[in-house]
Amino acid sequence: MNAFVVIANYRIQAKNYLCRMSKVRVRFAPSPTGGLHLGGVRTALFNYLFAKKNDGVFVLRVEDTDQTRYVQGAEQYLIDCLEWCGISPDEGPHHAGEYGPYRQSERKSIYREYAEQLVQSGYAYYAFDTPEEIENLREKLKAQGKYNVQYDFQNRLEMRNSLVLSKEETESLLKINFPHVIRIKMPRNEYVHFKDMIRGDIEMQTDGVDDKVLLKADGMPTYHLAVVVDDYLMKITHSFRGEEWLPSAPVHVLLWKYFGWEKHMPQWAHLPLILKPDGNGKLSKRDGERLGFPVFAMEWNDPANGKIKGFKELGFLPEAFINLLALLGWNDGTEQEIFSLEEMVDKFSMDRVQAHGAKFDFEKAKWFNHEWIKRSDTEKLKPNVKKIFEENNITITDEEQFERVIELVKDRCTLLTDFVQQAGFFFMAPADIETSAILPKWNDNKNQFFAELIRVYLMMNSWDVIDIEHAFKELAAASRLKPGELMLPFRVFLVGGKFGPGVFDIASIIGKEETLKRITYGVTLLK
RNA sequence: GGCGCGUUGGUCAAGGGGUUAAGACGCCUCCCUUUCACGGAGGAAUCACGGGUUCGAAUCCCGUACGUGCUACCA
Repeated sequence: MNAFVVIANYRIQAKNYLCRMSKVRVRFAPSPTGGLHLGGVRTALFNYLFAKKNDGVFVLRVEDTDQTRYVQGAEQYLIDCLEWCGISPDEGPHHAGEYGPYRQSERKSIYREYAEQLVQSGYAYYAFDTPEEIENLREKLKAQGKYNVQYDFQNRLEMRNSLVLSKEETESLLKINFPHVIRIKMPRNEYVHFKDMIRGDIEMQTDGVDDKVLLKADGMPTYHLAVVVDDYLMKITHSFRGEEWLPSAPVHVLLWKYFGWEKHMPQWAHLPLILKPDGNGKLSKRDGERLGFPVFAMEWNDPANGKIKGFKELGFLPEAFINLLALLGWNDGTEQEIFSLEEMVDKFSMDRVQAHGAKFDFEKAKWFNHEWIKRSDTEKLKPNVKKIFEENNITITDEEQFERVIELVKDRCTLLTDFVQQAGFFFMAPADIETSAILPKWNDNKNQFFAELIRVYLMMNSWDVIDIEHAFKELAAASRLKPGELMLPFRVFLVGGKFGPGVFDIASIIGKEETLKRITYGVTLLK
């Protein structure tokens, strides 16, 4: 009996173990600045969707090795964005995980060790060239009319590196800590094949790629080394990144081979780029300002440009934001366009991701948000609207009235911020009355009508929409005036302009007292 | 310049040898609404070009053009 239990347990454990070994682990490794805008968030989203779809783990590894470009607070900002979008990582800051540390700066010694291993096995070498010497090389190549100005098989033997220096020379330079980098020795005239989940088989010749620096003079790894070492050590099974990485993919594939880790190489997918809506090129940070739409998920405090508003601040719902981002380059093959995160996880598949870039269209983006606002129930909208009201000094006194208002106006709001204009007047008399809209057709008869209307309303017992409307129209008929001509002034008195839901609905919600107050005030403005 | 990737209306796109080439955004017209929206009905607008293969090509192949990316001790 005991033996049976033991065996059973053992089997369960073995099964779990196998499951874990084959579990999908998708890694998101945003750059300190590049990972923060639309393209970066979409990459994160696709990574997340794929991981969740396959019941796997979404790993965030923070890229902070580029000291010159690293922006303070970028890491926290990114985590905040992911959280707002509802796609927080399972592993990585701040949810740690068992393959940490997840910050590259904290993994410095690891990279050095692996880079040196590559030198030992002859796949990489120390290069002691100074920046000036490299600049000279470029100048020389340019002067020769060569367009391919790169440090590669054609000229590496003319430079100062461990391939040409004697072992003793190299060692003595290393001993005095002479500034140096470790470069990969790209083979000449070889073809590298790999499979991309979106593009299929890709073949590239090694000659086109230079001897990439793997370890920088400051001891930090470049992306090329880090991505391979980290993915291996963190047991990553799928590596998705932007299309801009395709040309250097052979370096990474070769590195997996040189380390002897080929069996563990993740599957690659190079995601299409998000392009500028007007001209050419990929969407960049500056485009938002220039074209009048956000390129960040949330407000980003840019060291160079100051605070830049994001989709969140503009009044986007996170559900709409990830929805529009996902549909930019992916669809499920049906006509459905509105997806919740859960639905996307359910329907996502990498082979329905486009292979080409997509121009960002802000109009369509707003449409997504409009749809989400319309579909969201009041409970969901309440906290968001409340926050925006607070920012605009609009105080809500009656919770029930607030709910009624949201229900009444949500169809006409594209952005959450539209609630201010569409619903603010319910809680606060309009500051500006657009008298110019009614002044041209204003006359004594109308003036009298409203004076009479105040009297009639004052005497009413009920304050129902139907009664308000009925009384209004009855009085209009008695005064031989067309209701249509009177409703516009009435509207403007109540809300301040030519917008908003039905006038009688508004009157009913704001109450009798407030309605009369606004009419009275409005009439005085026209005298 | 070299190399990679791509190309269906203005934009996002479905479609993968035979379709009247879906749908959405935007635009226009009308209806509804005595505001503005929502909603409803309709409209204009597309297979980059040239060669093949085939009875037949948006679809497969080749070229060209165009776009885009890379060509850093940036990612």
